[in-house]
Amino acid sequence: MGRGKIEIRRIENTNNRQVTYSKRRNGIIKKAKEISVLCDAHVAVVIFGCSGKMHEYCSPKASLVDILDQYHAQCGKRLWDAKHEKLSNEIDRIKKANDNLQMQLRHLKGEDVTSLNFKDLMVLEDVLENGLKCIRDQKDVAVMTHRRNLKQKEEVIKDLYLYGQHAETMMPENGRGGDDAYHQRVDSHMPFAFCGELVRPKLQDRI
Amino acid sequence: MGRGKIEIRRIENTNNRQVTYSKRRNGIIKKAKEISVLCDAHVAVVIFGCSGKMHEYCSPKASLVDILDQYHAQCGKRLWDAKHEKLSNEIDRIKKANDNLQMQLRHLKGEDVTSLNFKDLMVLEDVLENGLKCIRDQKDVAVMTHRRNLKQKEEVIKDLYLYGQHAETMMPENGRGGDDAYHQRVDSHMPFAFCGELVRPKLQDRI
DNA sequence: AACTATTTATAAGA
DNA sequence: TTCTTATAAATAGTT
Repeated sequence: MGRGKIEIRRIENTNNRQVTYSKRRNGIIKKAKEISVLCDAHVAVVIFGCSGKMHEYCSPKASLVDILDQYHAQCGKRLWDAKHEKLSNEIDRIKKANDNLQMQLRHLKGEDVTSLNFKDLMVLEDVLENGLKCIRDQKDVAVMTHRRNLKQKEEVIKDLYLYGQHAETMMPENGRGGDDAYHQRVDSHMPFAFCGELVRPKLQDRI
Repeated sequence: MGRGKIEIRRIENTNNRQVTYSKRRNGIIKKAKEISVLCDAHVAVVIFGCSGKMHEYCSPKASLVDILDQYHAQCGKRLWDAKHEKLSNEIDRIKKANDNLQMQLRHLKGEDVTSLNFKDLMVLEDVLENGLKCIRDQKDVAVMTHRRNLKQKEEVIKDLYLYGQHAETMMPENGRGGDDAYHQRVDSHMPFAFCGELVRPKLQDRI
């Protein structure tokens, strides 16, 4: 198109080549923009002229990275260097580990067990019985600790009461303040919160 | 260019959009070929239509990877860094999920329970009791299935025996072969392998 | 860079 | 999808 028809072969005159390059490069990028708008297409164009200078176009929304990701997904060719390959492999590895963990969890919760053989079921039973035993022991420990703390608290209160009978006339204003502070300290040593909000997310929500 | 001028805005008619896409895609790729020949340029074009199908052009000599390497060299690490960051973030995310799962597993197995509060312990106990119930039910099912299969097997053997009394003189060579084949078939129907090697990895090794 | 004669791309229709 | 063709757009050569 132009004053005369040209053959599609390398333009030998450097200046002409440079001018044609510049004009046609703009043409291609304009066309790329147009098709992306008209047809909702994702387009990436990268051009290097013989001078080595680069020009690129990438349709809006998607970044060049996104488009190359799509490219990668679709044709499977290796675009990424060894480092990225490593990272991808690690992701695959961890995802598999994750799936495995989830299956174990389901089995321990008694889900998806129809596919298990008898030996597996016995092993699971052992694990669960053992877990249950540990949990119950820990509950006992917690109850005991709580009782001990309650008893200590009672004794402290008794002491304070006795002390109060002596001290009441000496410093009537300070008695209650000291008592409150002590209560707080004892609460913070308790192994579990019987009163007040739980800070941790509830286990039900996490399992 | 064409019978009428068009505005550069998304073509709403799906069919027209598809036709235009196809024509213009060819046009862009033709132009890319031409500029690469005329001006000795390196060009890469990647296009995804809204259907998601990909088309690409890459000037001869260089591969797309080469061109992206040049791109990389010229505009710095932007492309790769972005990709790298994405992957790293995903790894972090999955690792966290993994840690969470592992902690859940340890708790269900009765490990690391000293940090749990009483409420958590009660929830865990419930989950474990429920899991145990499911596993034991499943064991019962397995035992029942096994008994049923054994009984069937016995009846078949009895039938074969009775049949054998009739047939022994007719075909003395084939009697045992038929019996063995039947045993194998019955074994493969059993819900779990009481005899022979387990094909699945042992649950102990997987937990 | 701007201009224009021509070639080329393509929108609409078949 | 492919072909046709009138017309818009791109651009080669020129200024």
